[in-house]
Amino acid sequence: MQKKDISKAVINRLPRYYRYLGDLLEKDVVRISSKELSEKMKVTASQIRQDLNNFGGFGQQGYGYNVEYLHSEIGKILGLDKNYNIIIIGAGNLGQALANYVDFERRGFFVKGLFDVNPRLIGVSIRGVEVMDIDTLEEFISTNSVDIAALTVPKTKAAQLAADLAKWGIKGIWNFAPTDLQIPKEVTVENVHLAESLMKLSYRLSSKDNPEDEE
Amino acid sequence: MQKKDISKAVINRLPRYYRYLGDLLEKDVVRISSKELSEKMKVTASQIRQDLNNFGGFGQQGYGYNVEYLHSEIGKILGLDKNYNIIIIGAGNLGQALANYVDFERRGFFVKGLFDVNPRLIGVSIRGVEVMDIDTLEEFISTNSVDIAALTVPKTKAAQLAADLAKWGIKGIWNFAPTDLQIPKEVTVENVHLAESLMKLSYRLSSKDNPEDEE
DNA sequence: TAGATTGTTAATCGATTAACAATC
DNA sequence: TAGATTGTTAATCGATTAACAATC
Repeated sequence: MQKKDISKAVINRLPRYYRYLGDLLEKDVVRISSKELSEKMKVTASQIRQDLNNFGGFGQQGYGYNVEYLHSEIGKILGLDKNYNIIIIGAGNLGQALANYVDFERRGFFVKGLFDVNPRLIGVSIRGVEVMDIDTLEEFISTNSVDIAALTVPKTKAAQLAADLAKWGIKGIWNFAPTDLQIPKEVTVENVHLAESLMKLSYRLSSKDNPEDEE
Repeated sequence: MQKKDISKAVINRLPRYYRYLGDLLEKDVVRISSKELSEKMKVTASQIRQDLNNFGGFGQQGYGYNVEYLHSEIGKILGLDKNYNIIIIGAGNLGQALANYVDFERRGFFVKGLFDVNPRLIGVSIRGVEVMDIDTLEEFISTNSVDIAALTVPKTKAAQLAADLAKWGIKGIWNFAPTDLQIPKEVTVENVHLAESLMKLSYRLSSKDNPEDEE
């Protein structure tokens, strides 16, 4: 769709724009200028305009941006106009938390299957989806259309599973295991490394303790 | 400790260095050069050396870096040589997942309390910690030393809770609610926005569908 | 000593911000 | 029309990479 070479920094900001515009939409705000939005979001107006103009001119001189239109356009850029079938591999607390997160469905992400090795979990139903034996995973993938696999399994299991998923044709992996998956580049991996996030927090907490760091 | 003005990009990379060095340590690797490490991590050796030299010279010419020493030094930079008391506010699946994640404890993060509004959850014990009524939160904080509050509550509750936590003296918030908390700058907020992570994945999946994007 | 590899400076590259003409 | 605000180019700033002298 877009030309090419959108920088990673820009893509990282898009979901945040989308969220702010969604909030404005809920408050029935009709239009917003880059300046107003920049004040809310604590970024520069210049950055907002530059970011958006990577994808096209969504605004109008002298007016600003129509909130509903811009929200919908960014949604399209993010691929939220499509539906995605998700399976969750690892039905522990984290997997269940993802399965229960209703908002994902609102964005077009549908949980179609949950898998685990634990016999205690197999057969349990979460929001209408039954946890299946992980041994049935290959067959499930071959007979269902699965776009994304969320990996919420221990680190020790992640690498092999990711390799299998790639082999079985999964195109997107949402990886929660604390490891970098080495898989073919046609598979897109998005990592959520909770431990690293917590370490960043502790870094900032402990460097703040230091009085001379203030500015 | 360090001079000042470490860029955010550098800090974001530190936990990943720490993880790779921990893996090497487990494999009993004694020394590693920036070149070898750069190949494993798929970054440039230059970047590794630049990053580390923000904090001091940890290596030795002609030898490289001692894995154990560098691991421990990065741990100190990240504040992992200290212990942190954590409370988790919101004892749903996500809160429970965090409480159950044993690895955090290994890094010095100890879950001291779980809080919820749901009477069904109050009294339940998770890894030896009982879920308490959120009404007792203020008192708990005033009588216990709490460093970090993990916020795993719905978006609608997050803003007020964060304001209260700030008022009650909490210095670090690990925020899982899909919103940007507006709180005094002496409180450090680290966000985990799962919905935004998933949107980045769908962006990459849907832009990959486009053949002309290949290079 | 010779070889290897760091620490660090300089060069390049990319991302952010500023400025302003275009235009609604 | 006059005022406002975009889209876009140019200037600045910061981060990454390259290069190499220092040194183990």
